[in-house]
Amino acid sequence: METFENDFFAERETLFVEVILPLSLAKNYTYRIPFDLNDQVAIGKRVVVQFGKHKIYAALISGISKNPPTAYEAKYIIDIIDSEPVVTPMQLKFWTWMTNYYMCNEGDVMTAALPASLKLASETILMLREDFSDEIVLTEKEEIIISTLKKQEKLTVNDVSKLLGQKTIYPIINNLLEKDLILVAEEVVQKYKPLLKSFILLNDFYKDQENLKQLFTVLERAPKQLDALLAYLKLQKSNLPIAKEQLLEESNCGPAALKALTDKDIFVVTKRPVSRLAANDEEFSVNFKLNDHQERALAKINDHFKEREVVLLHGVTASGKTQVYIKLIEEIIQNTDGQVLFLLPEIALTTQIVERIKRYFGNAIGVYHSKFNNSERVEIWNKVRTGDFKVILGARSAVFLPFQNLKLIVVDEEHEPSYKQYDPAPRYQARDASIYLAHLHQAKVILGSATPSLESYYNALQGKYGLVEMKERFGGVQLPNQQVVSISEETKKKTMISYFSSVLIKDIDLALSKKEQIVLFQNRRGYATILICATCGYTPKCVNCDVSLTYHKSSGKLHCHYCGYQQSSVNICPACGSVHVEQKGFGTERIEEELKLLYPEVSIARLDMDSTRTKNGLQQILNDFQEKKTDILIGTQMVAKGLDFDNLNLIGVINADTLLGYPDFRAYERSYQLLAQVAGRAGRRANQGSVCIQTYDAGNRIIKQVVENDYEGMYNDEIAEREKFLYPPFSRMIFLYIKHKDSHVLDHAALTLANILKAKFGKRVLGPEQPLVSRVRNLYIKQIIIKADKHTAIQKVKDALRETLTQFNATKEFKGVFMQIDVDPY
DNA sequence: AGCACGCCGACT
DNA sequence: GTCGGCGTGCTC
Repeated sequence: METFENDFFAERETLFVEVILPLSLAKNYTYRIPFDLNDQVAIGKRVVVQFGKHKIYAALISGISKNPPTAYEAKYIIDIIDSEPVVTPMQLKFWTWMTNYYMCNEGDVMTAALPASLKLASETILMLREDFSDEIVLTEKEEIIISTLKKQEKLTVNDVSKLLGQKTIYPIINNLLEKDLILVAEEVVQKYKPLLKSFILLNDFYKDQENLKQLFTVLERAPKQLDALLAYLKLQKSNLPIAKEQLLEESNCGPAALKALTDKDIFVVTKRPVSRLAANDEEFSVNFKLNDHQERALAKINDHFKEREVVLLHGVTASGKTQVYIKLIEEIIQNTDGQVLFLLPEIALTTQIVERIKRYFGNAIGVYHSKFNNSERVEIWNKVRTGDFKVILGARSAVFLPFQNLKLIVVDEEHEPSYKQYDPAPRYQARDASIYLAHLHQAKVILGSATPSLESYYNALQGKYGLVEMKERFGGVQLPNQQVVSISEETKKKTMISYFSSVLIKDIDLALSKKEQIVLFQNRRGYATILICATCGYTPKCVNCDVSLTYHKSSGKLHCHYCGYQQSSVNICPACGSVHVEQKGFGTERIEEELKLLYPEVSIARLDMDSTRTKNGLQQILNDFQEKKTDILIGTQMVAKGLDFDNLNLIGVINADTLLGYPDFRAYERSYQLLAQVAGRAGRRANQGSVCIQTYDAGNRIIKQVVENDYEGMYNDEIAEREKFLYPPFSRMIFLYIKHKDSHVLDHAALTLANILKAKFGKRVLGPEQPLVSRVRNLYIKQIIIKADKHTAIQKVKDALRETLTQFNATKEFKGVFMQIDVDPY
């Protein structure tokens, strides 16, 4: 009796759900559940909701409550999309943490976390009412809409806009709605469609041998169909489902014969979803042996894991870190049913390391990065959720996958800046986020690098992380012979030829004569060629951004690297009319050109953002190099990552100064990491490689430390600087960007805000300052920095900051001011 | 993020 | 007077 009563009430109880919308909104919204959907409600499922007047979205249930909201009447949800939650409670916890830590909105995190196909598209569809009356007088525009609807049944709001050639159409549509002529059908389109393949099955009737025999006689006069049947029977022996293409291939018949058989109900065609992910049949595991150093490192890591959650593996280039990772992963897979997340910088995912790891773990491995299309991503998402995938190789966004039983996270090249997302929000650091993620799952983290970030190394020395060092190079690979060439000296002696010192030229000649390959490194394409008037010093600038335009020879145009603005090049100075407009600076493109003049017979390629924009551009360039079609490869930072070529023995750094001179407190750390990494690419196998670093500042301590392979020296110098000036890891930083299209309004707003913040947080607030690029896409930008020492309770600062910003943005004067927060900007 | 509302200048 | 431009506020 009591049970009955409970059930009775449970059924009648009104439920309210809090949902996250895939929009950048400050708060979540509450909707009401119709009774008949009560028993389907669950956290982590998606619901269709109307938000605002016309838009509908797939929102995610983040909370269920029995209390109606007091301040407003909650709308009903339209429908529940999922039968099973697509997001796990653990993921929601992770989202909440990220929202708080990186000071963004939950909707931002949702947008970043879900593959696009799990976020639904909404198209408002207009249809003719069945009972509409012809007698009503219509305006011309209304008539157009109605007559079109008579012809094609459905129109979206967008279609109407195109049809009438105007944007403001809601009043017209509203009129038609009021006149009861049309109705609005909100149709949610599920974008993800599983890939369906046709499979052929013989009708059960012919399982009987007698019937089958008869069939043969029936088909005697249709040789093609008979052929198809024979092919089917042959394929059937493998006991695998038989795909349509397979059958067509096996037999000599065409689709017509198949169709005839299907029409006669002899064959049954079924459509089944198949995996879009390329099948990997090589399910073998290579049993390699670790060498003594690796064995010891592995034991030490496991030892540390007994007490600590995070271990930093500092292993010099070619020390064989990858094999150690593989053994660690193997242990997890064999001894538990847990999952492993292997994070790599985006660029490294297209290269050899993925192949290597795939080879060991076969089908249980998933690869997740931004170049995949949505359908593939949803598929990986689902296979992680069901636990089919045990190992995930992924770029930073892979931290959002719905892990079931995560046991280990490997962050390879943990110092890589590409683990940080800059734009849009959430501006998260995947390495740091993965440490929290591991904490949620009670999993372990291994951070690996040849040149750890100062933060991680500091944490390790402080005992927060375990530290394991591998100082021996694998298989006796020798360190490259590194030499530093002073550009200033060679300029004095007049031995520089264009950008190349006599030393570098000699090395290139030698390498070419030995048929060895060469990589030339020029750090940033941002230092590419700009135009400058030799008479008055005028330089063409972007009309939207505060940057000089760079000249691209391939297009013959001037480009802005920030907003993509292009204009034709100038021959005559617009400022003074002089014809002496010259090209200055040296980007990768310019170096390629100069080098071609010096070596007209040599094949030269370029690897940078411009040459790899197309989908397979990068892979193509790398393949050509691998196959020795290219002798010299010129590249930006990209060449430093993931390249591992046997025949590469000379690496030239065209100019190290642009790296060292970068105005950022991390410039030296970054320079060291980059140069060390570049150097590590030379001569990885039997040969000793050589590295030639050209610089104006040959005495620079970082250059010296790179050449001497002195990471500890670099660390000690840098950490002292950081401590002295209270930079991370001795402080936490929050960057605040303030943007407005009017520079005066911005100046005033930035100053006012800085003063408010200074009153609250004192000298922890710096600025407002002009950032490196002070105008992008027509918005002027100012920067305020909050630098909190270790004793400051950072969460309190964040809470207070959020409140201050909300208040500030609410004041009438500063309503149109945009603000962005970047926590731990790196 | 959209999208409506409302306020302004430029036209039939 | 209406059309369409853009600034501002709201969405459970």
